Amino acid sequence: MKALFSDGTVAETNEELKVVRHTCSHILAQAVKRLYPETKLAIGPAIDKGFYYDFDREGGFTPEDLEALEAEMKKIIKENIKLETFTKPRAEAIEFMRELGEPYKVELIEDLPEDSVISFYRQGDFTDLCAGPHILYTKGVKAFKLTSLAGAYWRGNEKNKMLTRIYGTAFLSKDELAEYLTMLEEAKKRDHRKLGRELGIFTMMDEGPGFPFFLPNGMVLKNTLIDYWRQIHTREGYVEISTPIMLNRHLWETSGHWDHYKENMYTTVIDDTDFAVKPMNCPGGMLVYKYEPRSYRDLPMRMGELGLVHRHEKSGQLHGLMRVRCFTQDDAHIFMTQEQIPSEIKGVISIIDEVYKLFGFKYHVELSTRPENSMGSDEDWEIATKGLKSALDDLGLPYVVNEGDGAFYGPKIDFHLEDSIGRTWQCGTIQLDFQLPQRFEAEYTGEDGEKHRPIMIHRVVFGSIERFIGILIEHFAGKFPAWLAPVQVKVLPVSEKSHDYASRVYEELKASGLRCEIDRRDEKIGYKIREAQLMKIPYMIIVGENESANGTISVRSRDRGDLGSAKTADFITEIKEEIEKKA
RNA sequence: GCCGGUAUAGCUCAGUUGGUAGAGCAGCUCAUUCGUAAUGAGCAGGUCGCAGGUUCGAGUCCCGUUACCGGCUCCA
Repeated sequence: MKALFSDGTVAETNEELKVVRHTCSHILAQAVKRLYPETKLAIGPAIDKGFYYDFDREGGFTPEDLEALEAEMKKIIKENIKLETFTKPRAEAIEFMRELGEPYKVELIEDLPEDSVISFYRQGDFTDLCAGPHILYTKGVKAFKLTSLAGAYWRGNEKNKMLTRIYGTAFLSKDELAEYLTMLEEAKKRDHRKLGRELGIFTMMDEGPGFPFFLPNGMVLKNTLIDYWRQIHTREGYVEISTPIMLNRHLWETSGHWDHYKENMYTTVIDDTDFAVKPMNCPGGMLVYKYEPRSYRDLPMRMGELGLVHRHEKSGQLHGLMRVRCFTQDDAHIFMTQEQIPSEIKGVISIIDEVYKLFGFKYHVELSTRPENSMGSDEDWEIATKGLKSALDDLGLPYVVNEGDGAFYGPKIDFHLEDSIGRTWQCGTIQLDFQLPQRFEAEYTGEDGEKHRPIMIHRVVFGSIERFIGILIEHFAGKFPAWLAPVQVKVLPVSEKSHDYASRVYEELKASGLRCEIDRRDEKIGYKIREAQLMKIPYMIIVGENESANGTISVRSRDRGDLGSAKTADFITEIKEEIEKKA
């Protein structure tokens, strides 16, 4: 799998590593067949960070089985078995796998063309359907580890049987494997669910699965992001609206959500009428557009909305702030003429790029095309898809195409951010929509005095403020830059003797608009510093009798340690500059 | 939703083959008035996720259920 990034880099795929991992998956399958011969084999490819193999075995496997399998795999590697390839015509290959009692392999071969020649790999007592390539001897696998167990549907389809997937990884040397395992441990430490609780940002309660509670520090973060969002959107000519959280069934029937999205919507009845809690903001935005007659002079009309949407996501897929059941989209709908499509799309891409760069994120772009369950004419889909493509091409932005992955009302460009463990999260999206304006019969009066239908863009930059905060927590490991930090400065008096002076400093900092706290507890200074440090507060102001006597403060930076003494006013000027620059 | 796992104090975790719950940190009180990542002592804190069952007796065993964790599928 290749990932193209915004900065033009391509995630390198190390071919040698891939081959070793693939061979390692065969060694795993061989070990499974030796220890648990009744197991049926599915597939076992090399993946981004390792490999997996799917098995069908009554009762699956346990973590203890993994240990036994690792031991058996080591044995196989030590035996240094030669891997040999051979081929068979399709019919014979099917018969061969049938004799070996591998129904999944038979199914795989049956899907190949009639005249194909099927290749196999044999290593001692084990043979697998495989296109290769592989390393020559099992001893070539120098360092591997089985990492986890998981369920996985046969061929990735939830209608099929759930198999047991064993994940593992392999590297070219023991050192590289150890380095990778350490990296996983480090990633765990910055898990946003752990840091979210420790830093008082958010929490989840049993009473509302998937509905996050924002704590005081989290609200500061959220509001700061929103302030920034408003600032750049105002600059870019957006207006802001807010539409109701619940609207009646008629609206959702008009928009198509009642037919296409019902299983994800929360519904209720008010005065005998069906209502749905909005899963998207667009129908509400549409109503605002239609509220008064529009002229071509009003277009493009960029209408933003920080909309709280609710979606009934399946329980098993909730994940901290990354996947929730209610979230705030930094939405905007742009109404425009067909001629304005390219420039508007470019405008949105440029905002997204600006925002992601500010946080130092790497991202890659995907273009998703028409899905099966879609609305609208072939022609509209073609124009819309072409519009998105040409904008990306004009900007020279690299992208991959996901055929059939678009929204039911139009194609989309997705922006995927990479997190600390290398997972990617869909954040920004730009979706072009001809359907909604038609369904709602939206119009504008053209220069010619005739009624015309506007085209609509749906777009988000953060995607979901909640998810974006989750990603930020992991990205910064909780060490937010000063402009985002919930508490920017903490004043730490050395002892009670300096409380008065410390309080004056604290008041001065507060009056200057900084987010600050003071720690007046009867604890040693080392203890207070340790705690402020653990809360990842960017600046600590230490004041004792020396400072009190000289009218100064001692500044300690979270990242750079003791910075020595300064005048309060000078410190304020400096930190404000840092905040202003969003450094 | 599906497969597998977990659930003990605010947090991190002990709890032997079933015999009525324990530590560290946090909290509170007192002492201490301290100089750049943990001062000391004392106190308090739990119907062991919830609901059934087995048993003389269940945190421990069984069934159900809820939430969470790792994945699958789906997605902002």
